[in-house]
Amino acid sequence: MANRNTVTRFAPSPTGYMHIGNLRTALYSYLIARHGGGTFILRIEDTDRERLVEGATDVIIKTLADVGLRYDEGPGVGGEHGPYVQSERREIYKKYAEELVARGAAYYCFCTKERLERLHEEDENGGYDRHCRDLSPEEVKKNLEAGIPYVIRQKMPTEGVTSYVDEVFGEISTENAELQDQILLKADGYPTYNFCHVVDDHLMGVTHVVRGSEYLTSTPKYALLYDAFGWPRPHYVHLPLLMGRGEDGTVSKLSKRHGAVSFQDLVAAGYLPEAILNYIALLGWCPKESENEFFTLSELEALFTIDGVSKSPSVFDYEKLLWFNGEYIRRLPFPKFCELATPYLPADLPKALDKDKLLSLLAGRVSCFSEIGEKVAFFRELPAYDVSLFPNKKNKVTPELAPTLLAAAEEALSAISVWDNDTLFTVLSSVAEAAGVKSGAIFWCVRIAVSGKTVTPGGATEIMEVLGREESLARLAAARAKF
RNA sequence: GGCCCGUUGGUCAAGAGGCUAAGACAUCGCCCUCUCACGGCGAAAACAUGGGUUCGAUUCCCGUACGGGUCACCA
Repeated sequence: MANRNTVTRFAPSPTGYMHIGNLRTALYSYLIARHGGGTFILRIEDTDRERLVEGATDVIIKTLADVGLRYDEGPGVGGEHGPYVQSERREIYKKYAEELVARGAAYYCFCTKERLERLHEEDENGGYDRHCRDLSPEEVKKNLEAGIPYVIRQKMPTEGVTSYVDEVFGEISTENAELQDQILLKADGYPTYNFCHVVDDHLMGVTHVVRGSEYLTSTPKYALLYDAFGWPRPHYVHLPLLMGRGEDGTVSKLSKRHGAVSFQDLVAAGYLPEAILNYIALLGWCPKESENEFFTLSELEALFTIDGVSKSPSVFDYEKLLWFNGEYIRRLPFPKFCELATPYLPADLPKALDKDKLLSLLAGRVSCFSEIGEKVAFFRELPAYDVSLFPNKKNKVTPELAPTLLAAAEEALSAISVWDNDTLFTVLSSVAEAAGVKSGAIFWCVRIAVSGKTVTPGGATEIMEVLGREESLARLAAARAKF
């Protein structure tokens, strides 16, 4: 049973997809909780009403389920600190915002958006001029009664320094003069992230706030909020960002222009959830024993500690993900491989074709399921190819030798009726012997003849076995006719 | 631009004052092999820079450069 000594949360806003950087944050947050036998909470931060996306929460829940990140409290599973969707907690935020005003740590602001825009035009780096900070209680009361729209702003100290200790980055200090009187409660009555996450984290008993390092510099403002309420500050765990490399070689926050960056895009592209999870676990964290790179979720739960988290951002490397994926695919039990690979086979493969044998050739040669279509295309239809493919130095095949070998192979193969790999191998080997060439020479020519390619999933005889007698012989004859 | 953070091979990274500076991906070579892949062996490849501190700095401190983040009624 989960304890509450360590309580973490994953608090995404429902955008409609799960960014891989977000997924890693969820993973680390989960691992920190689980490592201590603690509680992991899912909370949906949907306070931006203009960016609401239908069904987005389901995507988040499904993704977490797909990778095995089970949460103890949250939408769908409940808990004692709910509701876990911020839009359902509006009265709570309003109450606490007003309490902050009463405590003198926040104030009503009646400035219009037009005024703020004008301010920004006059001085781009100026920020809000605190126009309403010192309104008299009478003025506030009058405006409120007149129904003038308002926001509630946090009253920042104007001098001194605020600092906190981050578990990854160490002490972070900020001059209070740098801090803006940020908005806590918007005019539409919804709170801003800056406010509600603090209220929720406190109310939900979150002990470790785990999030991306883009929050590193705004955290002093949040710490001040805890102080104003008289609440104990949580531990902060900021994570290094995940970067992508652009075509021009520059790196920046991983985004769509870097390729598939959402979990579901990656899965759709043929990556296994376990491989994705394993790979991203290692982006920004390294176990004490750093030789092994393969970890299951439960192994990670046992191993993960915050001091293994790195400070510097890491570049997402699709090559290495592909390698991990290949490793995971190769470790799949064959039936499982078939189940996952079959949807990627072209729908219009010849009926006679032995799909099981084809899949057995593919298993072990596939790093990503999306490669399958291209790899097996020649089974469906022989691609156009040129006789210049035949000459090959390593196998000692000359332009003159090729047609001779093809003719010999065709003759020998049309004489047999048993059509399995062993028989084909034996027959072709003896053809090679009779012709006085190394066996590689004949296999090389036959492979090209039946596939139109020099690189195929499986050897020449394996391909022919799958292709079947009739089609194989037809392709052999066609090849011979090219000369 | 102000503020904050970071900087070990192309990439992920170990290292936590004294090491021939791990390992993995990618690259290249050799072997295995009916091609490719897998597997095995091997090669090339790094402590951004200038000052300190120290008997000794990749490791500690300061500056510089470069990179990133952040400055919303978005989260």
